[in-house]
Amino acid sequence: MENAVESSRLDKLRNIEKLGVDPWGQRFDGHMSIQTILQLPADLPEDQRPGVKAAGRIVSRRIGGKVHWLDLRDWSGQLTTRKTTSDDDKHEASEFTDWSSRIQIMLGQKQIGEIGWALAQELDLGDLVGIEGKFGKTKRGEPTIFAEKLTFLSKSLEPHPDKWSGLSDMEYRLRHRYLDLTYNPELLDRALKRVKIIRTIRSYLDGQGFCEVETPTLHAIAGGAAARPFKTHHNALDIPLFLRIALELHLKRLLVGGMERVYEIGRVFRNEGISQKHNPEFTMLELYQAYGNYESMMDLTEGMVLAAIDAIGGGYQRSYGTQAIDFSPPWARLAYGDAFQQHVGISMHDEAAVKDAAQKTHLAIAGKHHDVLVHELFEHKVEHKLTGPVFVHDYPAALCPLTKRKAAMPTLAERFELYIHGMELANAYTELNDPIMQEQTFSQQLAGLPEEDSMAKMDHDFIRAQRHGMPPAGGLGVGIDRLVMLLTNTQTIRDVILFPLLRPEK
RNA sequence: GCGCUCGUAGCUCAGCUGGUAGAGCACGGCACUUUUAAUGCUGGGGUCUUGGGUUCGAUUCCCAACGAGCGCACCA
Repeated sequence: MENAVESSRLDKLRNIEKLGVDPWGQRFDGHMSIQTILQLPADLPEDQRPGVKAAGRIVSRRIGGKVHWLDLRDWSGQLTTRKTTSDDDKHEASEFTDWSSRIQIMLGQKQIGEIGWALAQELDLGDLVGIEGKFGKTKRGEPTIFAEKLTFLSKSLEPHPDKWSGLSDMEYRLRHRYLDLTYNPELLDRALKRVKIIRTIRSYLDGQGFCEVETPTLHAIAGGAAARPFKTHHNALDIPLFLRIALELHLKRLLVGGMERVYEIGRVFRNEGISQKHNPEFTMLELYQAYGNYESMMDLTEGMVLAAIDAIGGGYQRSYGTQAIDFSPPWARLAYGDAFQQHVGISMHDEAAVKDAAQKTHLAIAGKHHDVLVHELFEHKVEHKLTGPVFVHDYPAALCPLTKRKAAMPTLAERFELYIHGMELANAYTELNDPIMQEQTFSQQLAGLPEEDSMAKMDHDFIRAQRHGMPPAGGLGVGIDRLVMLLTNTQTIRDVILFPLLRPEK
């Protein structure tokens, strides 16, 4: 399907070829970043102007008879902080770093040469070009490269978005992420902050003596979490396989193997709904520390997140949407039972009262385990009030088949979740390392739950590993995407994942 | 999975209780060597997401499908 814009661009492509010029460009060495050029002295007399060489995308164009003005963009910015000009009233404007730089180019018929001038006639918005010339200011005071040579680096055959309105249609943005990155600078800023956050987590953990490992993505049994897996098939072995839903069970095998501090940052896959907080594939950090427990994990989590905040800047007082979140340490620690008592008004151990409250909240109660009801109430009445950051610890034991029980109170498990802005950001246990008990919890399905929805999936291979002696350990899981959302004030997971899942077109 | 809303030019958007569509930018032509949302004149560009229905007539009303956004549910 060709429209007028596209056919005109194809014509121009042919014209460039006729001039003997490669419209797709070649290696282009020795150019300077636009940011560097903009810092050169611009007020020198004409005969002393420094020679410069730049490369980038044409994002704006103003054409006179014998002079063309271009705006050239590259990604060398990061010196300027801007405010979003969001038309969305729900969220406050937030600051972001503009990683792009723009510089004006003057192409004059006399100065650019015959072929250069012919090429200039074939330029379109979106083309990539290299410019060599002198840097100075125009009469109006605009920093400008006065071009002496124009090098074609790549033709754009598709029209680019409106230079003033840019891109706003969400679907269009997601299906043309490359344009979104070019024309919505906040997105690029988030993507680069994400890189920084992950890099910081790695160096923080490495500094604590952890080592990063890679474990299989294809699992025979998708365990370690309660989620439906994606199913696939291996042809040569003719066996069904699942994409992993967690990293847990392989990392714990490494504990048995004597790797005392391990972590993995990797993709996991859950065949469930899509929402602003859920993408079918997302990035998890899991780590295990031999001879630690869930309290060691609290300290570690706090230190790691604070290091990430230090890396991207902006301080410990941060905003998320219209809400303020104070990350200043130490973060609150709140027992699950206390949080429950406080917001539901009854004891989580009072079975009759829990049943009663569940009924009043219109929860289906038939055949459900007491702990399941407790947690459903927790999710309805407590979770959204946990602005945090707060470590909620000591969970109902039946919900935690991979967790060690509290010695003094075996109905509770040594587990915490870190809540920030009502979101579960991290989940940690004192790991269950008793293989006999592990076998029991794997085989005890909670009433009313299909096995595929259960965290308790029997995995004999894992139990056999544990039977060889797994050290007592603390373990932690962190949803990296949600962490990036919180730290970059992003309301939807689709804006911290560069290519979130979409239904294919047509 | 359920509910609400949306789908009009390459992009951003108008389009009144139903009479087969407009603007800005982008694109083509003419003029201009100091413009910067350049300007002036001018031209081309649309299966109004798709398929049915109601109607003399549907972009508009109804039904369905497809795609998307938001909310709810699921995610023990």
